Amino acid sequence: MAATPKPGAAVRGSRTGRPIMAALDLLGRRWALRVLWELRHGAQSFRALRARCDEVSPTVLNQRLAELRDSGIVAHAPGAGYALSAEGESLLAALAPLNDWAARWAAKGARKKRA
Amino acid sequence: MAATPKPGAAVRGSRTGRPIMAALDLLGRRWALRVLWELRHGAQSFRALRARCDEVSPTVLNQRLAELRDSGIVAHAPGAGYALSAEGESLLAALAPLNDWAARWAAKGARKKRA
DNA sequence: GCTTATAGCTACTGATTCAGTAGCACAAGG
DNA sequence: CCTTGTGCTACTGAATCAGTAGCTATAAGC
Repeated sequence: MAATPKPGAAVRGSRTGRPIMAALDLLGRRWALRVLWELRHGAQSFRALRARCDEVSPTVLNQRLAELRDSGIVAHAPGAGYALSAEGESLLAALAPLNDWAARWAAKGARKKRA
Repeated sequence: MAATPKPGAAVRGSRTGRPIMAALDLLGRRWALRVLWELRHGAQSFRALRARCDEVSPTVLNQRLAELRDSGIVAHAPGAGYALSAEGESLLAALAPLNDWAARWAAKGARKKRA
């Protein structure tokens, strides 16, 4: 299993250590952003989170949660389940412009009707 | 091979069709963002681009370029090589806040020195 | 104590995706 | 013809993901 991407170190897809590369490696892994997204609803248990994520396989969910915890983006309070840390909240905020871009992109794509 | 993620359709990691999910599927694929990033230097040939990307395997580079072209983010002018479209430029701009977040994240990680 | 239920997680198998190397077809220059 | 450069494909093996089953632990009910 690949190491949790860490700014300053080489990651999958780049050896420059640029923080953005580490972030993209971390967030680009399957379900990573989705988990983040679903956690905006507040703290929830492993199983509840899994249910929100289309019953993703626990293998992957556990892996993503471990990475996100390791990166200080998600916290696990025993009994209360998983929740975003302050860092996680600011990450969600930083993703907003990408969300906006995606919306504009979707609108254009609908007009062009690619393929 | 998986289809190019398209807003409005189910993608890897989500079936909601939310544009952000399609964008993340597209950009989360290995080397996708890196290619975008390296294209900010201006138009360049397939091989030049490949050299900038740590000699990524042409299989993957070609696949990512096809997806990005298919999504209207990258354009290929015969003779001039590959370049960002207007859409691609705005995507780069939308990624700036994530870049900032990553920088702050890296700074915190350095302080905490995880692991 | 025994059953039932929930939570968190691990094991195992098979599919998808990525990585790495080689090499093709085409065109320009000499 | 021979070399150089470009865009790309084929093929093989490795990493990652997906899907199902089930284990351990804690707590409630009886």
